[in-house]
Amino acid sequence: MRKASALKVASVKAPPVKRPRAVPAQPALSVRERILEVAERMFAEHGMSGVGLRAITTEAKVNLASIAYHFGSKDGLLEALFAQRAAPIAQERLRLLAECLEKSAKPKLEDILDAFLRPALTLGVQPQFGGPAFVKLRARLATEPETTTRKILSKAFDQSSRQFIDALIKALPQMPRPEVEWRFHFMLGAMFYTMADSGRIQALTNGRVDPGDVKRALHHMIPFLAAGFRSAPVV
Amino acid sequence: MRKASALKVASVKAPPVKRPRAVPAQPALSVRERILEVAERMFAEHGMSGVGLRAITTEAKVNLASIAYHFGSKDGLLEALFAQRAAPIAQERLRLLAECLEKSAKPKLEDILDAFLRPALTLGVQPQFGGPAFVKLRARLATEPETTTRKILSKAFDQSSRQFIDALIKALPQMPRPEVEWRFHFMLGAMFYTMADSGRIQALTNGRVDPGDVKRALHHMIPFLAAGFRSAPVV
DNA sequence: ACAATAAACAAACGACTGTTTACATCGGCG
DNA sequence: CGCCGATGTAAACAGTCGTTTGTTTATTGT
Repeated sequence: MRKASALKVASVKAPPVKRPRAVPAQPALSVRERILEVAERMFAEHGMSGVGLRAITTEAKVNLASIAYHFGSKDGLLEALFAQRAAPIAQERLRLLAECLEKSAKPKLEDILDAFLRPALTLGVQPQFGGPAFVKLRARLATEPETTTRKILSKAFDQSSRQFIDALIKALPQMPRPEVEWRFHFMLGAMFYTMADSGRIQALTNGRVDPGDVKRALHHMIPFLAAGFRSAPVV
Repeated sequence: MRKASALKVASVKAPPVKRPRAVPAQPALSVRERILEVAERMFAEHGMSGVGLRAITTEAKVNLASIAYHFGSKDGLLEALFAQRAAPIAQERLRLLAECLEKSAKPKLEDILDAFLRPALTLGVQPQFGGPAFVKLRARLATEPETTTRKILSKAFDQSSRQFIDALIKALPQMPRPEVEWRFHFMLGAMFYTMADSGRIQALTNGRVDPGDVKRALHHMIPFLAAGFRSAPVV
C-alpha cells in the first residue's frame, strides 16, 4: 500500500538554495510540473486514449512510475491537470461577470458573452508552456461521452456556467429561460469548435479564417452570438 | 513454422438450416455489415483509439481477422464507414440546396441553413441500428487533429461545404466573404456540439434542453444562426 | 549522526494492441 | 471428380497498455 504515502503529495519543494535573483533562464521544473506540461500537450493532440504513459514520461524525461507516484493514475493526472488549469478560467470568468453586473442592473449582452468566452480562449495560452494546449484539450473532452471525463468537466465549469445563464436571462428579460438555455448550448458549440482549431475552416477558406487567431475569433464571434441571442424567441 | 499438427477441425455448430423465407424479420446481415454497424456504434461511443478490434469483433460475433480481410486495417474500416454514411448526407444536402436555389435567385437564408443542418442531424438516425451513432461519431472526429481522420472528413464533406458557403453569400449579398466564412465556422461548431450530445447542457438545465431531440434542436438552432448570419458585419 | 520519509528508479505484471499467418471451408465451374 | 477464388478462422506475432513491485537514492527532522 504505497498509495497512501503517495497521496500525501509533494510538500512544497522547500528550496535548499536561496535564489539570489529571481527568474533564472531555466525555471528548473519539477518532475510533477514537467509531467503536467507534457501531458497537457499530448492529451490535447491525441486524446486521452491516444497517448500512453510511456510516451508522456519519455518526452518529459521522467520515470514511468512517476505518474503513478504523483498522480495515482492516468485519470488522476487528468484531474490534476484540470485542478490546475480550470480554476483560473472559472475565476476570471466570474470576476469579469461581476464587473458587468455591478455596472448596471441590466448588463450588456456583449459584455457577458465576452466575460464567458475570453478567459476560455485566452487563459493558459502561454507560449512558454506549450501554447494553447489546455484550450484544445478542453474542446476535445467536450465531445467525449466517457463518464469520468464528463465528471471532471462538470465539476470544473458547471457552477460558473449556471451563473452565466442567469446573467443572460437578466440581460434578456423577455426571453424564456429554455430559449436562453438552448442558445447557451449553441454558444458552447461555437466556442468549443473554435477552441478545437480543427483546421477544417482553414482548409475551406484557404487560411483566411483561422480560429487560432483568438483576438479575431472573439471579434467575430461575439456580435454573431449576440444577434442570435437577441432574436425573437421561437414559439 | 506453424505447427501443422494439432489443428483439428472444430467445425462445430455448422447450422445448415436453409432459410426458407426471403427477407426475414432479421435481414441476416453479412459479416461486413455486422462489423460496420458495431464499429460505428463503438467508435462513436469511445473514439477511434478507445476501442480495440477485439471488442468490435466480439460484439459483432465475428472473427477477429475479418476486419483485416474486409477492410484491410482499422483505418480502412473507418474509411469504409464514411464511404457508406457520408455520401448520402452530402447528397441530400445538395439536393435540398438545389431546391432552395431553383425557387429564387436570392435563396432564403433559413432554407439554406436547414438544407445544411437537417441531413447531418437526421440521416443515419435509425433506431434499429443503434440510433444516431454516425452523428455522434462525426462530431467526435470533428475535434480530432489526427491527419488521417481529417483527410477522411475533408474528402467526405469539403465539396458540399464550399457550395453552401457560396449559397450563403448569395443569400447575403452585402456580406463580405470572410465574414460569411467565420459565421459558417460558428455554425459548424453549434452543429457538431449538438450532434455530440455530450450531456453537458442537459446537466445544466435539469434535462430541459436535450440536443438529442433533433426536431426541437433544429427548431431553435436555425433562427438563432440566421439572426447571427444577418447581423451587420464587423469592421 | 541516525532514523524516517519522500522521490526516483528498473523491472516486471497480465492484459490488450493491430496485424499476419497458415490452414479450413465453401459454392460454383470445367 | 479436381480445382478455383472468395470467405472464415484459430493461433501467433511483436509490441504497447496502465499499473504494481521491491529497491535505491535524496532529503528531512531530531
